[in-house]
Amino acid sequence: MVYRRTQQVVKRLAARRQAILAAAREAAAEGGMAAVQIAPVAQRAHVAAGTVYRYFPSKADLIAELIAEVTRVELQAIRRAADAAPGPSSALAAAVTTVAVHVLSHRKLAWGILAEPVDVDVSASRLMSRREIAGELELRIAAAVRAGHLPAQDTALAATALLGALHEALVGPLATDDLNDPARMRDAVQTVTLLALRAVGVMDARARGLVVQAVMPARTLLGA
Amino acid sequence: MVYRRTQQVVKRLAARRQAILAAAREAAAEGGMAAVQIAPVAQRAHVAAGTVYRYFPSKADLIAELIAEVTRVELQAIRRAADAAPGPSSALAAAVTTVAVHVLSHRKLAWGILAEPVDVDVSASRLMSRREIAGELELRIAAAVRAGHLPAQDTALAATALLGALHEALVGPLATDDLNDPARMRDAVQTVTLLALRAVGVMDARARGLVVQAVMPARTLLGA
DNA sequence: AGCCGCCCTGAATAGGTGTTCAGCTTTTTC
DNA sequence: GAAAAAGCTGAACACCTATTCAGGGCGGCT
Repeated sequence: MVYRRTQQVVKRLAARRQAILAAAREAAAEGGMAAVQIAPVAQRAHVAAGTVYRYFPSKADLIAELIAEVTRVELQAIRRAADAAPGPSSALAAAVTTVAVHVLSHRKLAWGILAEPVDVDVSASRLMSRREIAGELELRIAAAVRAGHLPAQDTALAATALLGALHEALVGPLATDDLNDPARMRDAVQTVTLLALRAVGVMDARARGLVVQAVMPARTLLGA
Repeated sequence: MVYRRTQQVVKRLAARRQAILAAAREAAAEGGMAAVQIAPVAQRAHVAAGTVYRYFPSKADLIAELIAEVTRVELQAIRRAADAAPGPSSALAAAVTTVAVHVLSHRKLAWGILAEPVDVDVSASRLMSRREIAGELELRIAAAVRAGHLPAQDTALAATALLGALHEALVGPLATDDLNDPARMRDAVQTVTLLALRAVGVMDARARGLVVQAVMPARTLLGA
């Protein structure tokens, strides 16, 4: 009498949920958040529109989860890169470069998640995403300050400003097509990283050295 | 037989057009672009919804003109501040500070014009606005480079990054209420200006001096 | 096999906002 | 003062999407 989900069904449900999320991510990557509409996403995930609502209470929840997922991956990447660096300054450079490279690699998606216009419902998720990533940058700035590599400063504001500089320079309305060229991408990443490091107080010469070091691990990602 | 607009009517039409634009600006300043809806704007301007369409072909056109107007004012302010500065570095500092102060003073409006989500129709206007303001910053950066005050660099990218840093730090989701306090506002403007100057290669010590100089003229605006 | 209930479907619903237009008011001209 | 044209009104329309729900079908239980 009692209906119980068999293991097989549980698996299928989970897979379907993932499919919907993936479809949403793809849509966002192709056309920005505006393209994340229930009907198209459902079609892409091979389910009916109504089915989406069996997995997510509302579109806002779907997007919130999408943002959270992308943010989680991003944070992991930043931490991995920074933790592998030999010192605080290198860690900061690595963190900045990581953000820059990721953002460049998934321009539209990043734009949608970080800046594109949306309903107020999702702004909270987006806010948290920004806060988390900025927070991660702040950690590295603070560590460098503690180590005496940087002058004392408002680390929170600095981290936010850095994030803004990265986004605007790499995904904002600027981002003309020439940023699709791997060589230009690397140039842009280097330039922006250099700006960021100098902004928080790294001396020009030292910053240039750090940039070269930081960009090396990202070489493959940048197709060089 | 031929109906001709009398001077009085011409005046009234112009006034009404301005009233509609002003209403749109107020709405944007209060609730962001999302609040710029035809019906509310019309009501605020004391006209009927349909009347708006006698002055602007569409909502997108109305917003485009709003953006253009605000941008024009902003550009003037930047130029005035920069041209009054004694040298290229000071001019750059003045330009950055001006943007920072303006953006802080009209947070919501700036957000709406520069970053808030909107339909694609207005994105072109917004793009141009950003380009123009970034271009103005770029001029000052390039001048400082030519004068030998800054290292050679990709001035366009630098200007864009600076603009992004300013926006994100001052109007972005960060902007908690504490930025409404005049003292904090001044601190934030100084901090961000300092970051910006260092980013493009001004040495820390010199940058601090420039910041103090640049913030002085803005004292009144910041209520100190 | 056969019943029961969950899951899925997709067309219909609902709500919100830009845009239109037939009728009314104001202004101009003679 | 009256006709004609322009301007204004605001309710109706149009469109776009998120969300719902009655009904079909498949999966799990005995």
